[in-house]
Amino acid sequence: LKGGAVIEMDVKQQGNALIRKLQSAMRLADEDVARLTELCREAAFVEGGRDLIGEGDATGNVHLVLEGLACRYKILPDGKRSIVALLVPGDFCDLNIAILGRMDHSIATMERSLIVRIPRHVIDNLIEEHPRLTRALWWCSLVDEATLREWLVNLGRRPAARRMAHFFCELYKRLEAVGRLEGDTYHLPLSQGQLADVVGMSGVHTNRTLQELRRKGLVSFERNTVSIPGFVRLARFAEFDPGYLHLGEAS
Amino acid sequence: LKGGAVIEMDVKQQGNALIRKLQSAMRLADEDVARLTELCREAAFVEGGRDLIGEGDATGNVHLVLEGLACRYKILPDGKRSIVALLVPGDFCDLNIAILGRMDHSIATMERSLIVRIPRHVIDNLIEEHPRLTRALWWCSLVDEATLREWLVNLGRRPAARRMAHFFCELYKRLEAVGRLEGDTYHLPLSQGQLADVVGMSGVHTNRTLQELRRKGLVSFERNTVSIPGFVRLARFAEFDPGYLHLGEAS
DNA sequence: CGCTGCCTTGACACGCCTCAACGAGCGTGG
DNA sequence: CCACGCTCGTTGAGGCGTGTCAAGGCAGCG
Repeated sequence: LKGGAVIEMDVKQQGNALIRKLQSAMRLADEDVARLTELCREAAFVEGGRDLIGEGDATGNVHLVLEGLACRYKILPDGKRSIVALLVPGDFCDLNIAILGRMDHSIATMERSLIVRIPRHVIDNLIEEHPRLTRALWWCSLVDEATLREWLVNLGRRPAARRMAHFFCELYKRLEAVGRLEGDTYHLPLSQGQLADVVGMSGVHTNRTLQELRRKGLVSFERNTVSIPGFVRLARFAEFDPGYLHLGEAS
Repeated sequence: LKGGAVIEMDVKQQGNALIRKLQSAMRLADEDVARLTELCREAAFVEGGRDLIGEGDATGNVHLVLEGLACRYKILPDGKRSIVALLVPGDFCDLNIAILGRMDHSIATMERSLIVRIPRHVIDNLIEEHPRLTRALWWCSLVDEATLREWLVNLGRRPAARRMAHFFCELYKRLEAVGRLEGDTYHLPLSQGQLADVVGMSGVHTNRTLQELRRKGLVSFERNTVSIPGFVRLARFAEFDPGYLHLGEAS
């Protein structure tokens, strides 16, 4: 009774996440919006903590997050884990696989998420027939790339507190762009250990850094909720410049 | 007398770098090869240490390295610099700008380099009319993205010596793919300070790490030349797995 | 009720950074 | 031709930022 209707609602709201992100940066023709909506029709829920696709896989499906949270990650020989991207609603998981043919990393859900599975041939057809949409998808992967560059700078050249603050700022802006902010707060279903793998520090030091940021009144992260009392202040502390996200500008 | 002929030779050899890279991963139709060769016709030398394009620029030209070396970099407010990518022959500098519209980082040459400048409208036209080539260019930017992910893991989870060794391995494989290796040696026009900005360490520690790697007989870097007496041994030490470069496989 | 994650705290070690000084190579100008 | 100044590589000393190890508390859950 309830399940079906809720899913329908979410899907509807969802077509939004991707389209909304794209529209914040470019104008989309009505028929393109329709085509994107059509793409998102077959969505399904996936439990948290499941692998959507693993390193080495070569199956042809492309995944898109409509609701929830997922991450890209790699595991090192010594068992250390590195989370190299967070995927929020509107983000493609693996456009890679449609073009590169094989995954060089894995993707897992962090919580129960609504995921679209797009057959590879649909993407192939899209590239063949719809240059405007191809461009839009390419835009998505270039924004991902820009985000990676910023993470690299973050990891290489910023001290722990600033690095973590920068991460919270980025997520704030990305969630804002797809309407997933709740006031000055957002939902982030990560343990401290997982957060550690995102910002490249040990679990212990992640804990201490979080305390430091809370003590300074910049940001708090408790019970899977991030609270940012003053975004501008946090952004200044983090030296955060949202330009690399390419949101809210004309193409 | 000599200059012109040399340039001609290089350009010819050059069309190679991009095409060779692509062909290592996919089959190209003859007409696509011809089109790519045509793209590379107007190449020019640029001195070392020059910015090809700066952060915030929105001019429409896309650059391609045919010969030489360039890098992507960002400067932080406190003056620290982070080099987020090295561009070897066959690499595009800023496909970004054709799709995203604005640069979120800068690009500079590291030595005298042969650079192709492709007007934006040529790229636009290509996306509109030639899906196979569009796919090839997209492939390039996805490989760049995969490389960034690996750099992120490198920076976040590997100790200094292994990190640097991993970097030398990557460059070895990339240069091999475009035929720029000289035996077990390759040319790398970087100062230790610039190398430090690549691997995210201080100049002093870069120096000490280089000494350690040399002492162990794994790799040496002197007078702009990297020598790798045994690649397999170095790769094992670095935990290097070239899969993420997506060279030498079928698409 | 006892398990099992997860968060938290303390103590300690070490990797890496910073500051500082010196030497080698090299182009420049006297 | 040599003196100078520059950049770059090298080395030493000292400090601090983070990692590691270990133990205890708390909540959720079977």
